[in-house]
Amino acid sequence: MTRPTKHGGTSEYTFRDYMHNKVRKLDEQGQCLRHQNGQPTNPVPIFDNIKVFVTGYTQPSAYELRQLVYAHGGTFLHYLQASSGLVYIVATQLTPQKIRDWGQSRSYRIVTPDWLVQSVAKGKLLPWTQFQLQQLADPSLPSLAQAWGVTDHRPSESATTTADTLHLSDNTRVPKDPTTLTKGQCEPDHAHFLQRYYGSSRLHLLSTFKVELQQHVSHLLCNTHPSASDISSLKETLDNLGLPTRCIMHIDFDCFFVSAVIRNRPELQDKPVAVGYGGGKSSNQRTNCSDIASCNYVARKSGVKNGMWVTKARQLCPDLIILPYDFPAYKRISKDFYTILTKYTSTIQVTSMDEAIVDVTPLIHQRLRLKYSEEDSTTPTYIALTDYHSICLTLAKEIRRTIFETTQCHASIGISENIILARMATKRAKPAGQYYMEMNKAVQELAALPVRDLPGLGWSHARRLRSAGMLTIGDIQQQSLASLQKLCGTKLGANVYDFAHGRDQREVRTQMLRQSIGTDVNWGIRFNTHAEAFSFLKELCVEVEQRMENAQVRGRIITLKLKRKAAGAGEPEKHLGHGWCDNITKTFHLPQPTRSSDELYKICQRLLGNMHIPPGEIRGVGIQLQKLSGDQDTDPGTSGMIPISKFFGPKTNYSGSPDKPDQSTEGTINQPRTPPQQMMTVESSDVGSAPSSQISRDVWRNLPDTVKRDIKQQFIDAQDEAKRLYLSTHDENSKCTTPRSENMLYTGLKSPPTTQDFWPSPSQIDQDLLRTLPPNIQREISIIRHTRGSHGLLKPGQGKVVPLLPNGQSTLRDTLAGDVPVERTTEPDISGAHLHAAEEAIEMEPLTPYRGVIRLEDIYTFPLDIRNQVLSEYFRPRIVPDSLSPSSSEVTVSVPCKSAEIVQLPTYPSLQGHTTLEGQRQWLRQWVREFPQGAVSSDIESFHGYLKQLVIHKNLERVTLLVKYFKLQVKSAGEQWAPIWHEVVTKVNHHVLTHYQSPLFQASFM
DNA sequence: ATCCTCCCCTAC
DNA sequence: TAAGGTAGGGGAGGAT
Ligand SMILES: Nc1ccn([C@H]2C[C@H](O)[C@@H](COP(=O)(O)OP(=O)(O)OP(=O)(O)O)O2)c(=O)n1
Ligand SMILES: [Mg+2]
Repeated sequence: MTRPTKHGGTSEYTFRDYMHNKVRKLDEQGQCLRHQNGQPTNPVPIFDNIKVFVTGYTQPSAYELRQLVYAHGGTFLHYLQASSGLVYIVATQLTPQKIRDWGQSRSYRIVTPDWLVQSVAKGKLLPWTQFQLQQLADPSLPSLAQAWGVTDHRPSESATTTADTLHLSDNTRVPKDPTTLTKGQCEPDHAHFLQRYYGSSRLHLLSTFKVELQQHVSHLLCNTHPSASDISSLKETLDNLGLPTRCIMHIDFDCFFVSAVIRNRPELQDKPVAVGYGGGKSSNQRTNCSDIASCNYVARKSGVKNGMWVTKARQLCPDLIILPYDFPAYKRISKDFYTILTKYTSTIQVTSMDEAIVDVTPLIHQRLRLKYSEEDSTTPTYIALTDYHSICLTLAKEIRRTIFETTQCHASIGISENIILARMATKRAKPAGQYYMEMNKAVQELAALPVRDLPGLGWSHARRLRSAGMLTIGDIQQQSLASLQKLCGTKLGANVYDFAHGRDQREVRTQMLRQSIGTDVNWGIRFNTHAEAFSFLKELCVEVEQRMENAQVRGRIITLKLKRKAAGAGEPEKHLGHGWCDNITKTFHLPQPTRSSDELYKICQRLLGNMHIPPGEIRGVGIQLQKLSGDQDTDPGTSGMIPISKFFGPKTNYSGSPDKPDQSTEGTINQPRTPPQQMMTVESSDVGSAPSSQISRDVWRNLPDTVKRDIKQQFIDAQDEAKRLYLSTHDENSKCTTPRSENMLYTGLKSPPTTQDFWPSPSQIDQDLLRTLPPNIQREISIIRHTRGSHGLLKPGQGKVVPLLPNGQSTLRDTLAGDVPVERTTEPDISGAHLHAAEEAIEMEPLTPYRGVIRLEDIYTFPLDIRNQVLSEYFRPRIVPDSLSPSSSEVTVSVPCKSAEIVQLPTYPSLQGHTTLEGQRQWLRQWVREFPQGAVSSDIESFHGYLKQLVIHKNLERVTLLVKYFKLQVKSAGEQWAPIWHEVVTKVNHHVLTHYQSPLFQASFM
């Protein structure tokens, strides 16, 4: 029933795009290989004109295959590029996403490595069809021949009759008796559903392809030299003349999905056209609630809008022609689009498939210089505004022309000196035009536009503004900052205030590091049984595992998100839609970063089980992982085990207070808080070596009670719970056994059954409480809360107009408390219910006797502050007996204890012995203060080295905090510190860039 | 004050 | 038929 694990130890080896710097070397080697191997056996090489791309784990390895290909005259691609022509993709296993992406394209033929091996063995090129990857021959998938034989790329063309939806009314597929419905029986259906669903979802395409575009761009830009733009910068001249110092362009295809589809159909150009499903013959003409993804400008004249339901669009525009999607075309056009942009600038913000923001300042400056400096190369002192504008507009026309010539689709370009004005200008530029919006005309030009035209103001905020009498941007311009902040919140309010006046300081953001990864399905979810729900959940876990594998990350916090049919909600208007729902989420903190679908499933299974939702009421399921860390984190070479008993070890001579380690030692004669420089020698040897350490019972004893309690709690919550989950699910035999592993040591901690286990979060309890109420009261409460507009479920046009209350983000708790005149007195009741619900949960899932185990990595599961406090006790230099070498970096506390309890601790990176944020900040402050004339390079190196460690461990959070704090200190320090600051940040950015293909800090920050 | 957690909101 | 995904911003309110 469980499919074989696809990600065994060997599969860690994959070719990653980000290894591109190695790739060039490989290519050079490839050239050599060709020569070394001499003549191929045939006069005409076997793989002549054959392009091969190897992906994933293969046998023989990608390296060996490359040799084979080169030796026989083929081309070995290190990357898949849209323009490569026919490419043979060699793989033994493909992710569903890749099957979706590649399986539909005629440019790709997906084969097993055997094709290469056998061809060489036979001395001739064997028919590739005999080596077609079996995964693709799966009957649920479009056969390759089918996919390639069809001229129309419509995803619907490849539809089969099974697994359309999870609407399992078809009895032939699902046994009626729930007890006989094993996971194995419904799993394939769900896998196919997911596959098909994502393959057909435009929003999925939009979301996932963005990542690929970012990679595409950064890959293209990696090979370009950093532009020598600074040399030709005219910033000063322009500044003096009061001209804009930046040139930002917002480039956006006109009705993208439509343009791409009708580009070769001139007869449709002046007809109202939309793209979406629902254009089919058998589609319900009455209530067709399928979305219009995009409509052209002819259709818009009738009032049709993107995202509108087909029914409504047809009402507005009876002649509307609805064409199907062409996903492959969108992808190709999009990639070409971004490729073009990289020819003009390297400052590109990927907004979406059809939209980008670029900073073309350097190019504009270069052209200005060309125009204004006659023969000599002196910097001009005067530039006319009209010239400046015309140069910008000319460039925009140029870019637009290139885009059109390449893609046969029109894009429009808005230009200005900042992002918001460029965006607003685009609206004016459309369709098929360009427009420069000047700052000093912005207020006037924006005034008449509806508030919704400001980015960031969606339906919900527009409604609030409307109720405050604001309909247009002009209305917003009349408002004070404070009043806007009251309506929209501090940040958005401030933004809206500035944007309405055309002010915007934001930089064009190049690729940013991903903070979370997840999958949602909120369509087609109709479960009959729990088994179906769990089976589907398992599929989602597999999906999310594969996405994490692709991204080479693991996550530490897992969130299960469900949509549950709201009390009183009927079958939604939209076919198989989620309709009016309550959202329910549960999160779980994993003991260590993971991506294993099995582990994820064990958690999700339990989380879902504890929600106690009738399967028939589930309308949507999603899983996301947060606190991501790169794969480097789980380097087995550095990990060791800490027995938890260390906390209860024998007494030590250490007597400092661990609570506030840095303060506690301050002022004492032997205090370790030596000035930064003196710490260096000790510290530098610390990094990279593993100091042995023993930990005393006293350390534990001296921890403040609150910390002790929290640590215990943490163990109970995270370890005990997690391990129990791992071991007990679906396996009665393992339920009461204590896990043993070479890597694990007993904690010695009895796990007192506590009500902390399975305590749902307060917001969940509210849900649970609600469910216990009589249906009519449920309905009332639901109506109350939904009329508050708090869940974003009441969509425009779908619901009734409702009164607005100041805080639209009210939760049920707020609603209950706020609506009842007795104000907050309802709260204790809820708390009571809370307890009650918790007890119920425990009753349902009785605790089993369990002895916790902990791996070293688990220390990272402590709350940040506790973790740091505990670890700082390990590694902070402290007063040690004379017998111990003071010059040694080893932090050793003499502790007599059983040998089994002595463990080798890994190197834990520290900043001059400091592991707490507070300690490190203090060190930084002292460092900067004590050396007003600048720092010694060794100290800089120390700081930098530590930051580098953090980057490797992907603790970018700490990096950011430290760098920000450092910036603060540097600001108030002497001039000498500026270059130091710059050096550090530049280096850190470089590390982050090489590790994660994106910088951490924007240029403006530095 | 400053965090963390649990949501809602927004964009395409 | 239909395919309402996904990641980041940020606010409220509790913990520290
Ligand atoms: N609710 C929506 C909005 C957009 N899209 C898709 C289809 C659009 O073609 C594409 C780009 O979105 P835009 O907002 O740029 O809209 P268009 O490109 O269609 O029109 P225009 O940019 O000319 O206003 O995203 C979608 O599927 N569903
Ligand atoms: Mg567009």
